[in-house]
Amino acid sequence: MILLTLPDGSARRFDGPVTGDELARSIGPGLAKAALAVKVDGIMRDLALPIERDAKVEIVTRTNPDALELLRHDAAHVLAEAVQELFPGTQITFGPAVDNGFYYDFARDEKFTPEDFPRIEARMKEIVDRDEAIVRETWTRDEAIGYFAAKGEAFKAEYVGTIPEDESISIYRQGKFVDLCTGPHLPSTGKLGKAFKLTKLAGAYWRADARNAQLQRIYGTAWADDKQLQAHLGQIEEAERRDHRRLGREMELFHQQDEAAGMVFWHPKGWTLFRTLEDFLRRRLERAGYLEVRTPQLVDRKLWEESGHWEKFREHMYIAENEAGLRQFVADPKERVFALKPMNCPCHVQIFNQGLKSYRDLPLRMAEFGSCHRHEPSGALHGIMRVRNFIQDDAHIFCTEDQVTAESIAFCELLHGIYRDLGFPEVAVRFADRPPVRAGADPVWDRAEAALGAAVEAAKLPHTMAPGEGAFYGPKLEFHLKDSIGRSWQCGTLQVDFVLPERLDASYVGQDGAKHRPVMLHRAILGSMERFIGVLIEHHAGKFPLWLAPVQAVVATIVSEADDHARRVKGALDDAGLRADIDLRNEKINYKVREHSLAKVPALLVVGKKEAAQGTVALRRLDGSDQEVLALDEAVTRLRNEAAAPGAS
RNA sequence: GCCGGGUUAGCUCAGGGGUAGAGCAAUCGCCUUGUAAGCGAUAGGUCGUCGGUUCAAUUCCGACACCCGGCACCA
Repeated sequence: MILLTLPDGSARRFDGPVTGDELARSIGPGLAKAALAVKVDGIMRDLALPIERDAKVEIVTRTNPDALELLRHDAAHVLAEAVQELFPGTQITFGPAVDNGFYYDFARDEKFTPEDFPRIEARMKEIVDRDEAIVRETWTRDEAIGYFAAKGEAFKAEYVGTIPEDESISIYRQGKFVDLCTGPHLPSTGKLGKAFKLTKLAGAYWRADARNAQLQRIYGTAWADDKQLQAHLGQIEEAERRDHRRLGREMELFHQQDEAAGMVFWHPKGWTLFRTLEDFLRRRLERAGYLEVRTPQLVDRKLWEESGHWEKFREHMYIAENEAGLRQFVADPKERVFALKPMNCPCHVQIFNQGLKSYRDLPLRMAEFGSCHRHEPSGALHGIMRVRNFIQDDAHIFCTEDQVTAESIAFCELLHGIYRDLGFPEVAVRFADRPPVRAGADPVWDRAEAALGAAVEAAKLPHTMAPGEGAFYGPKLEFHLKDSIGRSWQCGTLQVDFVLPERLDASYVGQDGAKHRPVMLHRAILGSMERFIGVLIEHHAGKFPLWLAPVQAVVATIVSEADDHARRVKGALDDAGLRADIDLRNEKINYKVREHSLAKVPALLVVGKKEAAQGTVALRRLDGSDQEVLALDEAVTRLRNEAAAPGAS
């Protein structure tokens, strides 16, 4: 006797094991037709598999959000089937569901091109129309190796070889297509529907390792229905419209050029934005008890050797030296040479090491808007989001081991407050623990992970684990914020470091009069200023809140008779500390409104004959709402109040 | 760094072995204008760089640089 409980709380009894399909049919023929899979105690399973125990069950139909992963995974299989039919000799490898879609990695000597997509999509739709049954089979490992090897599927055979011998292997078959897969899958290809589209072609390494063969990856997006697909394609267009590289140019914020690949030329408006953000942050840091410092760009290799960077990150560092020095270095690499700093921490330890520190000096919070250079691989560069020279909102907290938890909690509060004020209320936290290659002994890592773990518990932060993703010197928290169109960006970080103070011999005199090692907390909130500004641009689609906008207001005249009044208005805005421009050009007001709207100026103060006569302004906001005529003083006061940085009062 | 695609006017893009095209922007002139594009004229290019094939290359081939999409990387 088996008791199955449905989501509405009702229960059904069966005499023996029952498949998801049978369960659905027992509820109703409509549901049976719509059923894609069944969730048994929260785990998605094939409809055809028998349910053998009492369980909470739910029939999954395509309206269920969880169905998407299933559809996408099947879309990947249908893609592989179509490709093997159209391009015989192509080897299959892996093809999972991913965010918004799926991909499949193929091995084939000839190259796919995007021109192949329409043909492949057409064949995929044919396979959907064929409505091939998708059947799960269980094979032994050796059967699977034999089958794939005989078929010339070297990658599959190799993979199956890595599975433990005694494990049985599930195989899914649809038509003539056979793939190794844990499932679950749809009952037949017809259930996939046709709301999918192939999107991208890319190289990808076999088993994600750059030392392995490179495969050809075809990406696609798949949805429950055409409406969802169209909505997604619209979202992609929206993301393109928000692209910070496009808006950066259009809004005259910055540019980049070949002669300084991966670096940023900040234009006056972009630099205004940069400084506004920096000043906002600086005030917050001061209030939170940080002391700002400034350290050299160019530091002797000796320091990087002591810190461990030279050994570990040498190839990402820029060497800089005058010619004589470089000649010496080339002749004898042991010669003295300078390197541009890739991080600020070793320099901060140098400041800490000046003079004797007492336990009374701790915690010592040392902040720097530090310019760092890192030679990022050429393929990694992306606008101002991933650059080779960037400014970190960096700080290091030197503290005792006992203070780690309290300092971590205080940092998390500071960070969340700043994100909130910058318009990012949603933050996800990841705990990254020890990586395979690391500095420091395991007992040290045990203590560091325990301390950070205690902090994250005490701060009551929901978080997920990221095993093996910590920094080489210590575990870290990563803070990911969600933007206005749902994308996630890693910005903040908090890292516990017992290693660097040791390597650079930092110490303080404790209450007991003996020398002790401080712990270092490395922390950043925005991460890279450049990257964060990129995120801000895309988050706001360039329409910054008044306090951040590089040009906050433009005074625009309708007729030249209003020029004098316009100059008075501009003067009043200047006096109020607002960043204002004036537009006296001989153009129609329609033209001016359009131009400043496209430039995303938040406030437009229009003045014509009437306003000049009455000493008023017509205030027009960027979104076109609340157009109103106000006394000059009132308009200025309103804008000034709104332009204050969040939390400034 | 790897795979694929790309680089033509300030921007968006068309073209194509025989002296290079559009729209927008720019400049000049007319228009004094009421909340998202007034009208007219003018100017603007080593077709990414270097090399090869050719009577002739911006066009075909190769190398390099950079950009785009992924992958790998991200202290």
